[in-house]
Amino acid sequence: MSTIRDVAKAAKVSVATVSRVLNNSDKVNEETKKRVLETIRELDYKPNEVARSLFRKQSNTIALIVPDIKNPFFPEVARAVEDVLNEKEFTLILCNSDEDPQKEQRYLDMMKQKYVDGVIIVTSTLQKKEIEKSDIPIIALDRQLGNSIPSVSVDNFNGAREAVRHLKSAGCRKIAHIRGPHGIVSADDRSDGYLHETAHEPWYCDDLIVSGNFNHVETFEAAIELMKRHPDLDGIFAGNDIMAAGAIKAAGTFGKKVPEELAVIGFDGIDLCRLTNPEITTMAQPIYELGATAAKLILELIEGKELAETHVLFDVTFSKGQSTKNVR
Amino acid sequence: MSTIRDVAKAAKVSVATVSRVLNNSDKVNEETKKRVLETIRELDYKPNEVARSLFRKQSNTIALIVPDIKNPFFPEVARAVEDVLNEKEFTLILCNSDEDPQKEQRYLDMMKQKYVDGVIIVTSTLQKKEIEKSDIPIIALDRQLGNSIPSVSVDNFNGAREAVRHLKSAGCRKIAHIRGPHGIVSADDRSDGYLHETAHEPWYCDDLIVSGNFNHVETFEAAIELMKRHPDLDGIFAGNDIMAAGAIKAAGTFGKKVPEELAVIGFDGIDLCRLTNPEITTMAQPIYELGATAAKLILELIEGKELAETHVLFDVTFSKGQSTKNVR
DNA sequence: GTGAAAGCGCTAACAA
DNA sequence: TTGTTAGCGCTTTCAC
Repeated sequence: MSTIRDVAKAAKVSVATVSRVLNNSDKVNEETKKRVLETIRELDYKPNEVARSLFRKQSNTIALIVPDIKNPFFPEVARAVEDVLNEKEFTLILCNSDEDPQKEQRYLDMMKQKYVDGVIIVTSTLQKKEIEKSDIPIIALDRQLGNSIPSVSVDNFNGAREAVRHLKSAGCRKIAHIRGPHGIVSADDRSDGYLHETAHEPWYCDDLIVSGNFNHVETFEAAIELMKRHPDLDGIFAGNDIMAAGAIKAAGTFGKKVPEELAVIGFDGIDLCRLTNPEITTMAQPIYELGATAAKLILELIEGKELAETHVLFDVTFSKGQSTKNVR
Repeated sequence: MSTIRDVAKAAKVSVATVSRVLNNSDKVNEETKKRVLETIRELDYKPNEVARSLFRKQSNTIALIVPDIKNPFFPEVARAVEDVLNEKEFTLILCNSDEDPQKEQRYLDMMKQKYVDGVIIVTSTLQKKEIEKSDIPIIALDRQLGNSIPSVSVDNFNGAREAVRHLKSAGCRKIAHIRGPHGIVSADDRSDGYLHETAHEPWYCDDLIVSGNFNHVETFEAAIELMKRHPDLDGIFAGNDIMAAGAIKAAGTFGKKVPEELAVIGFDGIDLCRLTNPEITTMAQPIYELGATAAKLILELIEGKELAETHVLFDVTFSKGQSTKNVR
């Protein structure tokens, strides 16, 4: 690969001049500029981005740290982020943290060493302090992270409330909740939303909330247990779509018809919802938009702009499938 | 952030010495080494990876170029790759090509400019020539790419044959194929496998092969059409699991029971298969292993090793769900 | 408008 | 064993 020196030599100018046309500085004669451009093409010269990074102390790269890219929510986020970055000639580094604070911290350190310009992180575990001292632009995605760190997330609490209200208006008289892991803010908020709509109901009791841990295997067990304990159960609000799918399968196994005998509603709006039979009714997040917005914000932060809005909160929207009955 | 100079000054040694302990060269006194290590800790010094990259002409980074990370097959691949890289302190750059040769070429160029050490690519469109001239270690994943480029893939042809044979032995008497896009090697190979097992059958005719384009919407339409045209159809081999899910939904809509009246088998073995009702019978690829193997190979290539095997071919394994009947 | 030269932070000769 | 220095490829003062 040819360097800026080669171009300079071939074009009979100094490297400074080549650099100037590269960064299209105005102070360069049209004639020489043309000549330089010409030799650049001839030599198929591409500037060395690493050398540039070293000088500029930035790399046109941002990192996306997610718990696990296998969770179907995140690929769509990653896609959105990458699309936005790609337009600006930025590159995306992907990291899986497994919700492990140590891994998160390690990644954060690595990114700083590589002059990564900013990071978008999905975390509940990392301490705000750690992040704040890491002097690199950060956006919290999907889950807020204290007040000082800009975030992009959805209104989980009200989304959950709407889910429960839908079940009620579709005729459910006893509604359970299969929740995600404790300590994950979004799971906690959805659980709180459920409680807000049910705690005062005469039929409500604590063991209507069970843990499905955001996966379908544990959910299956939990749902079976739930149906055994509460033969009159006719509605389930699952904390995400994967768990909704698990609950629907459990209903099938247990012998309850969905949605006639048991209505199930999920949360997230991942593609899965339209692939199952029955399709899953869910509270859909604008997943792509979440990722795209986070990417735009981080780019603004990198450019040194003030954010117009430091905590962007999207609404979730009701998305009807066949796992709940129609509202009369 | 402190630099190697700061450490040198504070430890009262030269930068060379600091560099030596950093790269644990042996030629350094135990005493001074201890002292340097000490000040490194005190200053919380982390070497600047960009400067290192500039010198070494490598970045401890590899790129994974996939058509679209939203396709559920790829997150698992990406996870595997990242796991392997992470162990070696390598970083993963993720790129979405949309099967567009121009984007692929652009990414390849960008990666070279960033001293990315190697790339793992999933492509059918990129010309071998383009890749060969790009003097950067490359592994073709999921689809072979001529003989000169090392690859990691599965035996699609025989996997497809096995899928069809399973349908036959489960009692199917007329089997259709919903295929992936033409020009994508894996889709073509699976289609060939289907043909190999069916073309000689008395019931075979060309319009038993329809295109589902690897997505469930087109598949749904195609499957409905198929069932209309062939009322006696009792088996479908779908080119991937998404399409299998689409076919199963179509069967439900059309009023055919799965698997009693129509058996459906997919290909890939993504998580989706265990989330649907009925669960999808499929020919499962060792997805994680594919990614992990590709990552290991690219690392070997980067280290300058000869590959023991340039074309790694995994078998797919039959994974029983409920979308096909049991074999008597 | 153009060039010479310093320097981004690091590594690796080459000396001492 | 340790230090001095050139240089990785680029950008940007500062002169001219």
